[in-house]
Formats: sequence, structure tokens, C-alpha cells
Amino acid sequence: MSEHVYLHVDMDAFYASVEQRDHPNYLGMPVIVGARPGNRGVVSACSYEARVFGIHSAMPISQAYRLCPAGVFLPVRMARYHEVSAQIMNLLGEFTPGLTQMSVDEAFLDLSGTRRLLGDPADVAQEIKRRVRGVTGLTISVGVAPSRFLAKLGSEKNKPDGLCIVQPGEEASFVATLPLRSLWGIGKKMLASLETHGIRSVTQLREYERSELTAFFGKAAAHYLYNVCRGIDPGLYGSGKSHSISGERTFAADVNDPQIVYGALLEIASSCVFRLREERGQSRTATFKLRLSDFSTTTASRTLDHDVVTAEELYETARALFEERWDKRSSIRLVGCGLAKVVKGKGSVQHQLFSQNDEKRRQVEEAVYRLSKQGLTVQRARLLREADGSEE
DNA sequence: TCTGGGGTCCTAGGACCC
DNA sequence: TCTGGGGTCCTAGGACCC
Repeated sequence: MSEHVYLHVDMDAFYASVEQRDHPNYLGMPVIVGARPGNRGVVSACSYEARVFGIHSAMPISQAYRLCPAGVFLPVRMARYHEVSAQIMNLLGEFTPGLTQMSVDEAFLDLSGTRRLLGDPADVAQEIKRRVRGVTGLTISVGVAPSRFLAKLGSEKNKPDGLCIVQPGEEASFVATLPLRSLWGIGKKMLASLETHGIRSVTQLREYERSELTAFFGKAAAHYLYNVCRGIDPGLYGSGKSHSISGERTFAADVNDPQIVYGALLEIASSCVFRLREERGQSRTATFKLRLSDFSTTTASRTLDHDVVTAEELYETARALFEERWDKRSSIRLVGCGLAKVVKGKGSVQHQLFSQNDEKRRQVEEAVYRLSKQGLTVQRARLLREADGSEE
């Protein structure tokens, strides 16, 4: 027999806490990490002192500034947060090999069957909290439960510096204490949709048959809702089969000049294809995204008959999709492009299929990309022409 | 209010195949 | 003449999460 025990570790106000730790003079102050006030953008994270003013993540930065003009507004230092994150993940990995990192500030630990080795999971959780605070100076919140889903809900429950333990047998009664909105997977729209059917709580949701929920919300959502309100893990974590790589840019001000769009698409395409190569992935599907000044958004994709090998190829495809969709009048707020259905590459087999021209271009692109990463402005167009070995 | 950037998963229609 | 059922792939859009 096996006892299932999972821990979910969630770092508290992570970006803001790292900034306060790196700059102790910000301790106790409302710290808001995100876009620069006056610019387009949102709050990425904020300290608990900032939340007192009504500020929360994803809020437009202009609104946050209005709520708290005296706040400490800081830019996102992603590289730094990844550094601290890696430090914490290493520490967590010392407790169990069953570590799954979910994002920069979250991880699951599978402690199933480790009781004899590690002791009571509640004590392990306390020890982890103590160690993380000792090594990094940061607080975390931890949920302990018989399933991942409940462990995650548990880590949310007593934030910050929280600990919540859901014992086997308490699954259903635990979820009954939670508001629907706090369930992972129920957002604004689903909440409103549930409300139109008179469903306002977990216990009310429990009164519906699976067939009724399917009629209301469709098969997948019904399966999720039916299980979740009974404390049963709906089991939705990445299958890991394929994924996507993409980038996008919101312009500081809306643009009408297609040349600016082309420049952005070329840069984004370069970084996407570079990442694809770094992880030795393969993809045949190019994606494109366009957002106009009225915030209306369209996406498009095109599946090629061969793998994308060069940034040029992704760029040309994205550019073609842009030209098919833009009416040449509307102002453009954002463009993006990327690769979908990226799968693990088969390495050398694929490599032999590259044409010599592709291979040469690929190498030039990589050199250009590395240089531009170092802040050196390179005559990209000329280098790429040289790669063509043609004209001018 | 004036709305980032990176993702995942689901739906639904049409093409195409057996 | 009016017509199956299932499966997979492609595409666009949308909800949701951190």
C-alpha cells in the first residue's frame, strides 16, 4: 500500500521579496515590480505593504501609481529571480528526487512513501520553510495534502509564510471551506458562468450531476468541476508531449509603419529559433499574433511541410501572415510570433537534411544573435545577405 | 482603469482518410 | 439518391495561470 503525500511550495510575493532582500532599505515599504510608471505595462508582483493600497499583480501600472504614488516602483530583474529560484530548487531537491518545478516561484514535492525515511510530512514542511528562510532570507508558503491539487490550494490558504495540512479523509471538507474563485482553474468567466446557474459555492456545485454539468459547460470543464468540488484531483498538469516557444512586443506607442513591425518580428523570430536550437527542439508550425490599438487580437498559424531551421524562415512566415491580416490602416499595438508543437529533436538525423545554404545561414544567424545579445549592434541585414551568397 | 509576456489546455469546424 | 461513423490534423479563438 502506498500513502500519497504531496507538498506544494509557493514563494511569497517572490519578485518583490527578492528586491527587498537585495535592498534592505525597501523592507517595510510598498514595493511594486513591473513596468515603469508612465509606460505601458502591468504590475508583475508587489509586496504585502503595496497590497494594502489595493495593488495586485496584473494591474495596469498606471493604476498602481495612482493608488500609491509614493511606492517603490522597480523594473523586473528576471535573471536575478531565476538565480534565487535555482538556489531554492536545489535546496528542495535535497529532500526528495520527486521534485517538479512548476514556475520560477513554485514547485511540487512528491513525498509519497517517504514517511519512514523523512518523518512526518508536516515536520518536513516546517524544516523546508526553516531552511529556505535560513539560506535565502525569504519566506514561503507550503501546502501538504494527499494530492497535488489540494497541496496547491493549501499553499494559497495561509499566505504569507503559511502552512496548511490536509489530512487524508479531509479532502472534501477542505475544499468546501474555499470560495469558488480560489480554485485553480476557475477564473472570472467560469465564475460568472457558474453564477448564472445559481452556483455560488463548492457545496452548491456538489449538488449537480455530472451529466448536468456537461450540458452546461462541456465535457472537459464538467469533469474538472465534478471532481474538484469533491476534493478529487482533476489531474491537469503538463503532459510534456509538446510545447511552444513564442515572443511578443507591445510598442511604446501604436505604430503604422510596417518596417517597424518587420524589425520587431525579425528580432522575435531570432530569439525563438535560438531557443529552439538550444533545447534541440523541432517544429513545423509558425505562429503569429497581432493586436490593434483597440486591443482586438488575432492569431494565425501556418504549418510548413518541413521543420523550421532558420530564423529567416520563421520571420518570412510571420511576415506573410501579418500582411494577410493587416488592413494597412489600423494602428498596431503588439506583434508576436513563435513556434508551436515543438517536440524533442532527433538530432543528427534531422541535421543531415539541412541544405548547405540553410546550414550556412543558421550559423550566421547564431553569430548575429549572440552578438546582439551582448548589446553589439550588428549589420544584421548585410550578414544575412552574405549568408545568401547573393545580390549586392 | 486601459489593459505585459510567457505559457497550457479546450473547443469547434473543415479537410481528409478508412 | 442521399448518405455511416471514427480518427487525425489543421486552424482560430478563448479561458486561465504565473
